[in-house]
Amino acid sequence: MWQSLALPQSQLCLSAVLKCGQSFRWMVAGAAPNQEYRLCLRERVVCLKQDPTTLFYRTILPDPQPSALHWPLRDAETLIWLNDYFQLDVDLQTLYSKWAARDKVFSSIETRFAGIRMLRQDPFENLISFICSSNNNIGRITKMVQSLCRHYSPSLLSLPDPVDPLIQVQYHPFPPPAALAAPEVAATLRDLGFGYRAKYIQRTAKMLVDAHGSGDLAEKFLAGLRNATTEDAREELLKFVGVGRKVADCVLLMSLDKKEVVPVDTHVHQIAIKHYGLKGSLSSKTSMTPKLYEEISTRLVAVWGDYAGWAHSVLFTSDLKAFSSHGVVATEIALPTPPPTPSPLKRKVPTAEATESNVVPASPLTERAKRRRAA
DNA sequence: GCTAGACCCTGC
DNA sequence: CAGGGTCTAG
Repeated sequence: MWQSLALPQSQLCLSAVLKCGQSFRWMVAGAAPNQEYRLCLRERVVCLKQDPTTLFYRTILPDPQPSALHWPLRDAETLIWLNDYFQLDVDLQTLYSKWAARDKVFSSIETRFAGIRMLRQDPFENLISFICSSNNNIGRITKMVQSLCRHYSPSLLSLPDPVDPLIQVQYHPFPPPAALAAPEVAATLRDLGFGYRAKYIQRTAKMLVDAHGSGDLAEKFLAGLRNATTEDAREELLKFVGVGRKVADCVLLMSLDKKEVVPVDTHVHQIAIKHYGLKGSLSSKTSMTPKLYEEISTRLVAVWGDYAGWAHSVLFTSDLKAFSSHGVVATEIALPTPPPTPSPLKRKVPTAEATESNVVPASPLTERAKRRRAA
């Protein structure tokens, strides 16, 4: 049943990575120390748990169960998925060392927050989840995403709750774009408590379906952005509704392989002010202008290097309390390379118009869309 | 281009 | 009254 994979917690800490606001769909089962995590994929549920040296995984499939002979294959598929999802070919120890060498703030928390790595998520799920994240908290985002799955994706299978085996828990995959594109979805989501984000989700799903059909081409398109440059992929994401710079950057980092991207939210802003000498106030909220966003993001990339987005995730997950409780004083960081930022680099004007594969037809451009296209 | 307000809902 | 922002109007 359970398979094992040698993997120290310094390479992956499930409790820190799975419930810190990267993915909002992992179910936690069991008590604190040795708990189990479950995620429902399109055709299987993946279960995980770990001890200090080993990652344990098992696959659960809907009925009818495959014959005993097929289980090794199913587990092999799950292992392939694990390597991809957790990006296990990336050595986290090496990255931590590099960040620590470049950054005093980082070196002071290095050992206390090991095993925090970037997941490689499904782009559509990632996009919709982070449209939900605007002006919101992790608890509610989690409820919203689960509600979305419950209402718009049929249950794949059900399992007894490990805590109370008398209760059956349903496992739903994340719904595809076509399931969310119908106009009435907006009203339903609003009733479900999504607030003003309801229409963003429906409209974004509809844009994808209109442009790529109701098959899996829409998801293929999003996944295809992994091969685009960061700038081009960001430009595509910003065309969707409810997607601003921060949400776009989260998707770039968490599902489109743009490891250097540092999303800037209020929390990161506070970290930047407190520990990296960025301007702003710790008490009063200074508004996040596009210019300030760019400054913060660029600065942090200069500090952390090409895996800056991953480093950002470690600090974000660590939480500010960890810093203050250990007397790490805010200091100016000696930058390895003083951010030369030679005044706004001449942004290359998009010479080629949108290509066949990425153009979103119909739906007259809103003022905002025109603006964004022009930029 | 850049700055305010509004926006759904929940927890402190 | 702010929370992992974005949209729309001036």
